[in-house]
Amino acid sequence: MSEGDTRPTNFIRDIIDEELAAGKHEVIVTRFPPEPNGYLHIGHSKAILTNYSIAQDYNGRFHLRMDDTNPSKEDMSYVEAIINDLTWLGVEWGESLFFASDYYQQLYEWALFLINECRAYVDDLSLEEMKEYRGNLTEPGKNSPYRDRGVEENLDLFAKMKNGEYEDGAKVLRAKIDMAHPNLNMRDPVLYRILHHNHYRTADEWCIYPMYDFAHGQGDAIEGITHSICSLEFENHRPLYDWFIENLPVPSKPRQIEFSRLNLTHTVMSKRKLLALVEGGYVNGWDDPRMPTLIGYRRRGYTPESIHEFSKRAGVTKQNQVIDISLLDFCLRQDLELKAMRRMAVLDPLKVTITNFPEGEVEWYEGPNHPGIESFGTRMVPLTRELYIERDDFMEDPPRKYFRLAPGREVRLRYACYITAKEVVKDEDGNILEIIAEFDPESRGASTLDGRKVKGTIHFVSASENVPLEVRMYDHLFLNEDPEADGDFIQNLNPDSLKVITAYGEPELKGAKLGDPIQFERKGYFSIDPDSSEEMIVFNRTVGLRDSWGKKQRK
RNA sequence: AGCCCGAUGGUGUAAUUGGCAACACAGCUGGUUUUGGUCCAGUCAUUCUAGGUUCGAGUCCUAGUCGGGCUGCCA
Repeated sequence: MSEGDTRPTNFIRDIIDEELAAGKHEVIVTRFPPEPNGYLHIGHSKAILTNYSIAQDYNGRFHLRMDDTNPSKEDMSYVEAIINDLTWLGVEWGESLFFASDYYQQLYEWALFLINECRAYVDDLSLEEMKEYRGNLTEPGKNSPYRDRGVEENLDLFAKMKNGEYEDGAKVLRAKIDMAHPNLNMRDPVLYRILHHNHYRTADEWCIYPMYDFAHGQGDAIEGITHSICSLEFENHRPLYDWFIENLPVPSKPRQIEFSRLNLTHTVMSKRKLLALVEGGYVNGWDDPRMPTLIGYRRRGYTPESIHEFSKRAGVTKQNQVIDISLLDFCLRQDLELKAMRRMAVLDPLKVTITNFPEGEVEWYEGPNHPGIESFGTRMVPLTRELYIERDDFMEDPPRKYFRLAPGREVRLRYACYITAKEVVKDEDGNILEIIAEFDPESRGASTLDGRKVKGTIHFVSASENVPLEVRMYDHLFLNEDPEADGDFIQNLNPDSLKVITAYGEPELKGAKLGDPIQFERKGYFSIDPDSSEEMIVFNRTVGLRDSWGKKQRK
């Protein structure tokens, strides 16, 4: 990010500024608390980056904490995947990698504390009974018959829960708050449940596990988190978050602040829906370049910088935001424009023969690797008698303002020379097979002394001096801006979201490496896919170039 | 229906805290150009509604309307 970049201002930073002015904090500490049960997506990156950028800008600390309180869903492989994604994003947490499971003992002791304070009790109600007793949105709940057990009995029962004397679901530990509270989260929430399940870190050490609400805020307090920044759906949990902080002897008093999640047009974001895409075989796994997962974007050739910029531009508020995916495209192009080496590749080849060009000869022309950045250097591009141009760069009967090749018309072959179309070769069905052309020997180097204007410049690849490529062309996964506008998002899947084509690239492409951003001139930004092999280089289209001509044509 | 939250162009975010509604994306026009790219210029709003306070309201007050979240032993 450049030096001139201004720091974002938002309501959370305003709060921090006020608290800092009032001398409330010495350092600002934020955190990202994923549950290791799935892959991170672009929505998470907003949470990651707003937390991280605040820690950075205030010279504070950023913690990564695995919120692993549910052994039935979590797994070490997800921990590793999350760490990889954050590392790729360029986020650093130093020594501050924590696990909620590291706090199990402390949390257990705090549960005992609440029991001793008569603020927690063991409840024998079944799942169904608890639901009944809870009441609903409009009606208050009623007290469990087990609510008034004595401290000693509760201590004894809770110890037995911990010792594995009961089956899953037989009993829970609940906070004693208020069964008539208008906020359902305050109606004696469950603190601990019995789960005879091996935990990926603590193995069989525990058979009772704390609930999110009982673990999260206390974890924050243990780590000295000053601002526990999370998404809007936890808003109703804040009174409970605060209740624990007030009623437990915790070492610090973190503050939870909620902001709205990020949504993107033409995209689904929930873990459930993403999983349905993977399991239904609609995409080729979590790292499919069409997925909004970080692992998918990385494979597709997105840069971490573009995601930082996007996240910054999205902003932080409490309004429900649905951001136009074109903003992400913009951030990507803006970054790639400055980083990508320029190369030529023909994606939909049409053969051209230059009749006055000597057979079997190869002329090499020098072209800059970037039109505006000299330090990128140059590379040599071969011109031969037979070559390929893009099929839509020739029209037999061109409309107004078509600047490309047409019968009798002259265009510039980028970096090489001017050619004029002389003849069109067709098959019996009228399909164009080949263009017969002539070049102007005086135009070698792609300009002439007479200074005549050639409006069109097209790219080309030699028919003999080239490298074949497999190119995967991606489009929106969903047709509608809102994939669920007409109901089921699966019905809205774009059947053309992936098109695999065979293309020809200039020889220099043989040297391309995984991760190199490349622009196929006039076509878009591309990057090598890990599926590439000795036999075939595979490219993903990261994003197309802006295309004002194509846009005009489609109308 | 109860509780909580939100409402500024097509989209997202601003507005010195009561003083000419700004920036960006998208769209549209034009200019430059060996990428129909990049770059540059122009254009695009009765601040959800109705009342009120005030010299002056996006901002304050009142009443409504619309949208989102919450009834897991998930996070």
